[in-house]
Amino acid sequence: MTEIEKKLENNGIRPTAMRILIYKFMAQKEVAIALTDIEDAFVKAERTTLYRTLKTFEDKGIVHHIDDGTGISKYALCEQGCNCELDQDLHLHFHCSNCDKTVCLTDHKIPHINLPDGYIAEDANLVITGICEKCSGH
Amino acid sequence: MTEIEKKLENNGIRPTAMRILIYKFMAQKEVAIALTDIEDAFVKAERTTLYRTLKTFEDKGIVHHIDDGTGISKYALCEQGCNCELDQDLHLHFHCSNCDKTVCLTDHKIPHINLPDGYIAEDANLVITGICEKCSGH
DNA sequence: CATTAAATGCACTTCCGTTGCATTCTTTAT
DNA sequence: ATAAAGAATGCAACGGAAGTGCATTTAATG
Ligand SMILES: [Mn+2]
Ligand SMILES: [Mn+2]
Ligand SMILES: [Zn+2]
Ligand SMILES: [Zn+2]
Repeated sequence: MTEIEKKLENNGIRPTAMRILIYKFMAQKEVAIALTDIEDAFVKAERTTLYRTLKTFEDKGIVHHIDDGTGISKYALCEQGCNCELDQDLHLHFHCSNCDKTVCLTDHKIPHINLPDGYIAEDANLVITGICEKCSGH
Repeated sequence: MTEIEKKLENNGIRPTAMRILIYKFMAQKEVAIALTDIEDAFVKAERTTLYRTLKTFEDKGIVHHIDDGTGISKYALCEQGCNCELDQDLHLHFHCSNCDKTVCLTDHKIPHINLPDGYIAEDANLVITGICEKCSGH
């Protein structure tokens, strides 16, 4: 049993062939993944299966959903120790307006905000748009 | 000529009856407005007209677009001195998970974030989700 | 009044996410 | 090993919301 299979089973996910492939695919990418990205990479697979795989990964807590403001849902593997299910891993996300890629900046947590009286914060989403390191010529 | 008509003309918007009504509607609301909200309020009007009115308002800089993460675009009148066209009025937005309303917190600017080397910020969107003052019992 | 431009109304499209249900595969119990 | 149960997959269709094309109406101008 491989590392990935263990990882999946440990999180209550049956390690089917498709799921292992998708996990590998996401692990090798350093950017957030859209459903269409996986579709393009696995042309033989059904859109729905891929969709539900992402959903399962998310439900089981090994992937987090990213809303980068493009209107297209992105997903990324959770880092070790990520508590995103508890809305406690509030790192920010960066979306490049040039290459259209979105990345997790896991080291950059969303700063605490003092809200007006009566407002209770439960979750936060911060997306910075601009030019990524690759597009800016680093 | 009313205040509103002046406001519209000053921003290069022909003050038609519909536009004046929509402007009034938005001005009297203290929350961000979705297209469907206006649709419901003006059942006799065409969706497209309302849609394009919002777009015109936005293009001319008297309204700013809000992406609160619900997947439904919201709009709010710009405050005096709002430079949102220049991405320089980066106040945050609050979305209530109870009443589903979104408000501008115009006094709460998005804090400056130090990005990793090579990243260039151009815009930012910060949405806090939680319970609003009305729903929390203030 | 005639001419021109802008705003509106209606129909239709696109995009993405989502669901229902039949089928296939995998696990578990007999 | 076989049968039964449960989960995953494949296929088809739906849904909401944003957006577009074009004909028609309304307003502005001379
Ligand atoms: Mn992330
Ligand atoms: Mn606002
Ligand atoms: Zn880039
Ligand atoms: Zn509320």
